[in-house]
Formats: sequence, structure tokens, C-alpha cells
Amino acid sequence: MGASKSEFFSEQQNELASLFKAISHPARVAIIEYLLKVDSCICGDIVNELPLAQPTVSQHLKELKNVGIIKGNIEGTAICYCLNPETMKKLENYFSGISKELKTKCC
Amino acid sequence: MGASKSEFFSEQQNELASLFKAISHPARVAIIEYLLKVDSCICGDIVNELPLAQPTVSQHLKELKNVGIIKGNIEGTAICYCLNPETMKKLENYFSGISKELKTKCC
DNA sequence: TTTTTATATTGCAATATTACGATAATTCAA
DNA sequence: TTGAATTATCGTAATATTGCAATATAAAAA
Repeated sequence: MGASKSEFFSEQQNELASLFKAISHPARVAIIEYLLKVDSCICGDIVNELPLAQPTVSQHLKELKNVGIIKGNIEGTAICYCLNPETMKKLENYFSGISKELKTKCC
Repeated sequence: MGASKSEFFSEQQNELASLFKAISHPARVAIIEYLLKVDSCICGDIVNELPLAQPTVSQHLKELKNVGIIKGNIEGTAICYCLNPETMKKLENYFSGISKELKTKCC
């Protein structure tokens, strides 16, 4: 096999898994870090920041965009990328909710 | 290829990616949800909660344990699993840090 | 000791991901 | 229109993940 049996899990569980899958690669963590480090949206130079070929970076950016972790605006020949604050907030809330519940429970 | 070029990224980037990879599967998100729902550590019945065979669940639990997302204590024939609050806090802090920085920046 | 119960490991088939060369598409400038 | 610059897509090879049957391991009960 190899195909995950996603049809047996809830929509929310699948959505969360997709978000995590999108950032489960060091290159994509690095992209997030870079977008955060620079003080604004980045137009163009992401490829030069990473030790990967242009088609590979393009693919990584596409995956981050597909799940809503980054946003991209076309600006002439370049594309301006930035993080999506709503998605980041959603992930923050997911883990803060878990932490809050865990305080009173568990070993 | 197919092997991710992790040697070109920082240790921290790789560690974060590993954490996210561990929860990038709906079954593993479901395990977290279940451990949270029940009011204590779970001894035994995780397999019955999931629509997957015992060896598959065992493998998923192993991966979550490897990266420190869950802890498991042997208790007789059963094993007691629970979430690791420290790892959850680490992930919460990661995203709250991002959210905080994004407030003043980005489009 | 033997049996039962619970979990782990092995081996393998099916499928998914990663990376990149080649090439296409798009937009701006000349 | 042509050429340069930037990003996307296609095709494909290498590798990783997923799932489970079969089997192994370990501890408690009989």
C-alpha cells in the first residue's frame, strides 16, 4: 500500500495533517523562517536563499501556498510571497489549546 | 532522487520538520486528539480506537514517541501513553512567536 | 510451565515525496 | 517583435512512507 487511509479520519484531522505535512520538510521550514526574517513580502529572491534548484523551490512554494501557509501576489515578472497570519494563528491556537488542556491532566 | 537534502539545513530546521512530519498523518493527529480527550494516560485501547491494524498503529505510536510528542510507560502487559506537555509547549511557542512577529509586518 | 494478552518487529507491496533537467509560460524592456 | 528575467510545469529517477500479514517478544494469569 502506501496510501494513507485518510477517508477514515475526520475532515479536521485531515486538514491539520495537511498543514503539518506542508511544513514537514526543512526547506519549507527555512522558507517560513526567511519570510519572517525579512521585514516584508519577498519578491523574487527566495530561490537564491535556498540550496535547491529553481524548480524544486517552486514546488515547495506551491505546496505551502496550497494549504494556505503563504500567500503570493504577482508583481510584474516576480511574485511577492508572505506568510498568512490567519493560518499561523490557527496553528498557534491548536497547540495552545492542547497545552491548556494538558495542564490539569496527564502524568 | 527523493531524499530530502537535510544536510543543507540547520539542526533546528530539521528538528522542527521532524516534529511536523510526525503529526503530518491523520492517524497521528487522531491519536493526539484521543490522548487529549481521555482524561488520563491511556493504557491499551488505542488500537481499538483507530481504523487501522495493530502493527500499523504500533508504528504510528513509535514515530510519535521517537520525536517526543508522546511518552509511553510500560505497565504490565499494556503500555500507558500520554502527550508530552513540553513538546506541545515548544510547538505553541513556535507559532505564537511567528504570530507576534507578523503583527507588525507583512501585507 | 503453558496459555493468554498486549505490543513490537520484519518483510514486502503499493503509493507518495523529493529533486532537478528540460522546457513552457508570462511579463517587462528595448 | 525580440530578448531577458522570473516562475511554473512536465517527465522521470531515487528514495521514503504507509499498511498489514506473519511472526516475535514480554508479562501476567492459569
